Amino acid sequence: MKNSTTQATLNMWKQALGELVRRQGPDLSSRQMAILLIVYLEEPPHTVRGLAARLKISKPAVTRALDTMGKLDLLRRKPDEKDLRSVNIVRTVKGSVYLSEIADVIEKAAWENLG
Amino acid sequence: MKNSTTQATLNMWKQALGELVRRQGPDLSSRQMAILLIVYLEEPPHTVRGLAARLKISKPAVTRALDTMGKLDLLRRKPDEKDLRSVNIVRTVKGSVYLSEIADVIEKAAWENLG
DNA sequence: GATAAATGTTTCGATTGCGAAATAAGTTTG
DNA sequence: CAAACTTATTTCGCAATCGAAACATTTATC
Repeated sequence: MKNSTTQATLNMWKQALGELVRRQGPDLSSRQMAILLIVYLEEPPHTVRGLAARLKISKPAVTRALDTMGKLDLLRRKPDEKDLRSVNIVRTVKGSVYLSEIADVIEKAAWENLG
Repeated sequence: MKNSTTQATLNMWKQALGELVRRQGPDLSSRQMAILLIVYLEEPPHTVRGLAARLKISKPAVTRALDTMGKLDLLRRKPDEKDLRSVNIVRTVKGSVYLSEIADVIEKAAWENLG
């Protein structure tokens, strides 16, 4: 088929994704998850406009993702005090815990497949 | 924050997911992607019932995912000749190509983060 | 200080997805 | 062969999401 690295890579992804689906935790889309990861792994500040540009998606799409993940308390909107038009997206405890769990799942899959 | 392996793992996931979102290819959900990967990486035959059990999701959810990915020609239904109640899910050329591309993206992200 | 630009949200109409229950079609059991 | 079971799909009502355009608010420009 393909080379063995490719095979192992896809197996890793399959295993991690499969486990995440089976867990039936909050069912985030790829977009939502990508936003969440950027907010938690990259330097603040994070704005709607910035995230939209970063992922090449529309601003309303970001707004909706923030609504959904905000309800789940995975992140939070914090009005920017310098520029009242702008909103900063910040982390929450619950979001940190959630990402730690995700990391465990992926890490295990990576370990088993990529050695 | 957390240990550096966890950090690297999440960075890898972030990078891969970010790239997949930016590509604006077919926007598959986690469920759909998980199904696709199982079909391509595990031994046939694959049935609706089997996939549902494997991922702990409902059969209608699998049917819908197959509808969507079938329209995209990422996989195909093939009636089982031994048991006419059953349907086998089989691979397509387009699906193989698509997964190869996905693998490239993930592989690159893994290489850059997990060394 | 009026006008233009920037930021984020809301509205619009449409599509897609969900679980649960009902259904259609085929097979097994007694 | 009839009843029970199995497999997959369809239906139902509902919730989430989409892009595009319109909107409200705030800031920058002239």
